[in-house]
Amino acid sequence: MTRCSLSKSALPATVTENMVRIGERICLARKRRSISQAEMATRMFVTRKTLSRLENGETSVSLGVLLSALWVLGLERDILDLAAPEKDIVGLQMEKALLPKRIHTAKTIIEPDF
Amino acid sequence: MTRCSLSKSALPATVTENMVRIGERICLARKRRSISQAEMATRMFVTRKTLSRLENGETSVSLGVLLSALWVLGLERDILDLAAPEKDIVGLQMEKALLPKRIHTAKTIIEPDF
DNA sequence: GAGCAACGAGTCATAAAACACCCCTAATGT
DNA sequence: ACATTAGGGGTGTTTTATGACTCGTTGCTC
Repeated sequence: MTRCSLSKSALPATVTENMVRIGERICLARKRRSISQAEMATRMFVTRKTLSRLENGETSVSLGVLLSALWVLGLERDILDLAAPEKDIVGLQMEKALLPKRIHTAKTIIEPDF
Repeated sequence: MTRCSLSKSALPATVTENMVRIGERICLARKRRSISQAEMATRMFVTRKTLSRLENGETSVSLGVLLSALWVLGLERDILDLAAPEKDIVGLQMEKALLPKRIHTAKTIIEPDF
């Protein structure tokens, strides 16, 4: 995403939209906690401007900045919902589709290594 | 997060851990869908190496890359759970705490603007 | 309405993210 | 066993994110 970046031009609308949404949410969460940008940026170990860029939904901000923000806000738990394997319906189905249709009795027994 | 970055050195352990977790999940979701890094990177408009860095949990990867990945995987909906205002228990409580303890009858009536 | 803090935005310098190659090893399938 | 693909890791180059500083505006609070 840095650089002129292949994506920059071709980014689907939903990506930038989602980014704006995330920024707004972080901004809201911060205000609810009555913390200024300056204060929060300090706790995140970044500059106020970087936090500002995050809240403004710039896609070029690095992931560490987002995670730090969530951490400062006490919202890091929310990350556990991102691409959660057990909730990935499509993924689970496709995984199933990869399984062999019939199971042949193995000639050489595969043993777990322990 | 780019640069020597204030955070880089001081990042709390949970941040880097969460980043690793996200990377693993994206890797898993990709494999479930039987897509190679090369193929997925192309769809994301980034290089294979950048995707590799994301899957390896590097905090310096930009947010756009993550969002693009989720988009390609069809998991962009998961982002809606990030810092969701209605689920922010702490935030809602602190917001309440900001409300005045008593309501004085307004002398000048505040009207909604429409 | 005056003063002040918050915040967006601009500039400059610099470290580094992303690209574009490369090679190499280890799975994977035939 | 062999060919092929996947994916990690390295190098060099270009673009840019971040930090440090500043200015100007907005919007509180008194």
